[in-house]
Amino acid sequence: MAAKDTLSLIFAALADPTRRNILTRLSQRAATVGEIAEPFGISAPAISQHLKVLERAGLIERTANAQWRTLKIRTEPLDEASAWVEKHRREWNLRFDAMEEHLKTMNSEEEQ
Amino acid sequence: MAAKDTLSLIFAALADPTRRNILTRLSQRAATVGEIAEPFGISAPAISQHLKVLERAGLIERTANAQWRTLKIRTEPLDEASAWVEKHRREWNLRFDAMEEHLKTMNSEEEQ
DNA sequence: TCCTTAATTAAGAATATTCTTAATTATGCA
DNA sequence: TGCATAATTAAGAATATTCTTAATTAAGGA
Repeated sequence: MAAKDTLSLIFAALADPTRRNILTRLSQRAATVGEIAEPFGISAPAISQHLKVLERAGLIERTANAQWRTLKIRTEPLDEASAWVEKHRREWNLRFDAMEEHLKTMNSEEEQ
Repeated sequence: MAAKDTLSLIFAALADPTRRNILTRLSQRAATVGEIAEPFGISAPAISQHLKVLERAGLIERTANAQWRTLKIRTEPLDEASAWVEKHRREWNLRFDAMEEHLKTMNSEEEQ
């Protein structure tokens, strides 16, 4: 498997509803794997694999307490994802505004 | 293939560096498929397939002019992705602040 | 020590993704 | 009409993702 860049890992991690659901719940409180797994109709290993994807993207942190793992969300990757999206949104809107302006100018020149 | 929700389609579309590169360039100016394909070392069909993924996520719009297709970025899905990310970032930060506050309180109670 | 609980790792199946080359569609122009 | 150009669709290969069940690791408690 070709090593993926961070942003790709982050967006790929966010591309699954189960993983987004996990993050939603972790954004409200830290939890153990068991607590996180509970509402899903899938096996424990499946959850464990989802957690691995989230961890690889830096979106969660696991800390071991006895046989329990406490899961905590991390916001840095969310910041990174947000920065990418905002940058492109902003740039496109700039272009778009410039274009609108241009069209307006053209129209008023036509009217003369 | 199970029909995917919009947010999953958007994040999945953003999870590929080639597709992000395409969006970056389209955020600067609209372009034809050929112009977009040019700098990549991959075949035209591969680009066409990436465009299909972007289109399915609503991230681009194709309009036909003769045998050319003009590609334009669309910002609604970026807004949607951004909203999700911001919401979770905000919620986690709230929790985090509350936790910090709680720890501070506990510490000062201990000190007494 | 033995059993239970929490979680992960291993192996394998089903499906999805991402690329390739070849064929096809659609348009413009000599 | 016939050829060149732009792009897509089709088919297939390689690889990645997402799940399953079975086995394993690790800790706590009777």
